[in-house]
Amino acid sequence: MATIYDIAKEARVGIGTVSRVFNNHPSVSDDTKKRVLRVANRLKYQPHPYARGLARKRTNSILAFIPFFSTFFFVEVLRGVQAGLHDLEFDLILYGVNHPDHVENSLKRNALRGRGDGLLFCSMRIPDDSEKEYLPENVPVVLIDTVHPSFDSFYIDNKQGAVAATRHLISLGHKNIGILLANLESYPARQRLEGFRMAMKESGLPVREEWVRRSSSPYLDGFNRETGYSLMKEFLSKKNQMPTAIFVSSDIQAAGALSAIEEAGLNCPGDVALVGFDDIELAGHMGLSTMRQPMFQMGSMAAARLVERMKDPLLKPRQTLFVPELIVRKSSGVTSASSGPLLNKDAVLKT
Amino acid sequence: MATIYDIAKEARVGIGTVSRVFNNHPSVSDDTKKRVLRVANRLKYQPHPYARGLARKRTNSILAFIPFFSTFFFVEVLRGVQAGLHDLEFDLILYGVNHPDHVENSLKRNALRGRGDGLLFCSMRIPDDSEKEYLPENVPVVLIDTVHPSFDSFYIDNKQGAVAATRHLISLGHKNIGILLANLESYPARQRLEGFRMAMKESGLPVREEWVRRSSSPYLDGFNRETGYSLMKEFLSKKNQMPTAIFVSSDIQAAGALSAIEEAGLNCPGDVALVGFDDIELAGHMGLSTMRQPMFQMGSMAAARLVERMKDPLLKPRQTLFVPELIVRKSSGVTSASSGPLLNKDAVLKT
DNA sequence: CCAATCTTTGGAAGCCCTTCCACAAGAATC
DNA sequence: GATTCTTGTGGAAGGGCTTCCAAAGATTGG
Repeated sequence: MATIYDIAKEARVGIGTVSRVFNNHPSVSDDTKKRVLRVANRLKYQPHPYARGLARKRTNSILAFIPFFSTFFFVEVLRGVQAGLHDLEFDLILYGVNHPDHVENSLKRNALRGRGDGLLFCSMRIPDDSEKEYLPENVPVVLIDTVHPSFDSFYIDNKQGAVAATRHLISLGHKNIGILLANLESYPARQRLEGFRMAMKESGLPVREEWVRRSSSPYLDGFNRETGYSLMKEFLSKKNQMPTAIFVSSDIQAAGALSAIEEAGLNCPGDVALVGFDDIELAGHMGLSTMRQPMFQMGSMAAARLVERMKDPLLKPRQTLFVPELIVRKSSGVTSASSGPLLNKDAVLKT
Repeated sequence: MATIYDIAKEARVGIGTVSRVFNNHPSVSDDTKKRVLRVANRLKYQPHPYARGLARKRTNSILAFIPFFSTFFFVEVLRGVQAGLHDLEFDLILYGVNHPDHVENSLKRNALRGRGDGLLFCSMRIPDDSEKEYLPENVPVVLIDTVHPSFDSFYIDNKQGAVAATRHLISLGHKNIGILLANLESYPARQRLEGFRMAMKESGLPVREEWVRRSSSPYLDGFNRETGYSLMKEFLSKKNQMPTAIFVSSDIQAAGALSAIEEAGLNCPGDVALVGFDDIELAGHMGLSTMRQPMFQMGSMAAARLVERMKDPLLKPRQTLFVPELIVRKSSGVTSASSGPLLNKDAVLKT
């Protein structure tokens, strides 16, 4: 592998000049530049990123911490991040965190020392206090799908989303509405429940507590197909005490719920209407009405913001709240609903 | 940020000793070790990865090139990769390549010089000749979902998969069988067509060329929902000239095809039976019979192999061929089929 | 008690860059 | 023709580590 010295010798210039050529420094004559580039090309020279990083005190890479067990949501976010970084020549280093709460471990091990110029955390709680403990100093941090007052955050208004979903069901004439939840340990799950209650209250509808069914599954905080299936079975087991509509706290759970409904020989939306949350790919295929989260957009905006902040570290942290968009499909019982667009559109942005 | 010199001074030892402590070098007395660690802890010292990399001439990271437009397949592969790398303290640097053929660009820019200790290419054609041109020397390469004789490859036997899918339809008594293909530019697509022909031939069934429908969509090489939808429409347009069963070259296309069938007021498998390919998450929900690809396993095995190869660069490249597994669900018309397991099982491994 | 060996240690050299200072050579100014 | 600017250029220093060599102490054996 050729080094800068090889190039310098071969092109009969100093190492400084070679370096200047590769950094587009203005004060190199065209002649020299050409000569250096020719030699460099011939010897297939590329500056060594680590040596560069060491000398420049920057790494040119950004670190993304992402719960790695998961599917559509994070791919979309990642795609967004990648897009936001597009041609900026940043490397994207991926840390798959197996549990949202394992951040600290990962951080401790990895991020403390000049490994990245910027940090991106996706869907993981940042403990209020440990913030200073483990985060490297002077490295900008941007949060996706969580909030923390000290950092730029791009997140979803789960409460308003739930309100909108519930209102949608109410507007279709339903009065007996239940909610199928995930594990209440999960913050989004709690928010969605709260939104549900709010919407019911504002319409003067009672919330029957036996129709508030939550999971205790630790797997994905209950946001998985199985909980949808089994909680739906619980609903179905009291046939004459069933709500006519259910707000399901995630699409993947709704998928499970639909299986249960079908198995019971019932029909959605005829016997029970459903609205989900997320708008994963599956939702379109299932004809599931749902609240769309702007995953790609969150990713790309977060990346863009991170870059911005890397340029100007003094920017005040800013919280950006996305309001999910209602996507109406078959499952909520609207008659001539389309199956929804195939591509994500932008979501509504609120501040 | 504390450096090794700070620690050395504070602990009243030489920098060499500090370095030895952090590299678990045996010849450090327990006393010294403890002292150094205490100081390091207090000062929150972490060795600088780039300085390390520079000195050791290794980067401790592996580079993964992955088509980034996509969904289930690659998430699973990535999960596998991550799992295969598990606690080996390697960084995973992700290069989202927008088109499988853009590898060279990415490579040229990124990988040439000591950026990674190992390379992972997913689903992208490695041009036979450029192999030496752009790949860094002495850096091990492992291929996922492609083959190249010079590199370790983990890939799928598309032809046998197609044979199995077709045989399945034949075994159910179908004689009029069609195939709904992707873009024939794609190597997997061609292989699947070949397998289809093979299976038909071995059973003495004719292949009617008007029942070999292929896409010309450039988007994802035709492996997308729209092509499934529109090609299925073509089939449906000649109602009395329809095959009774169709092998669809990917699940996502099958999803489109199912919509078309439903729209036409027909029923699958009653009017036309379908078998897909991939076993994406959706397939289970749609009740689609399909050929399962061991995505997670390919990822993890590839990562493991890469690590192995990094330890011993002299290993001979080895090609590992996976034979997809037939998953029988409703869409092929078997009566009492389950909706398939919720979790991926291992696939059959051949050599 | 001395030579031989082993254990532990310090620190220079080297990894490959960027950046800054110094300086040469020509151009512009008076 | 002497002075000041400009434009290009060389290369030392520095970034933070690993590794190797030399050496100091400790231990062993005869």
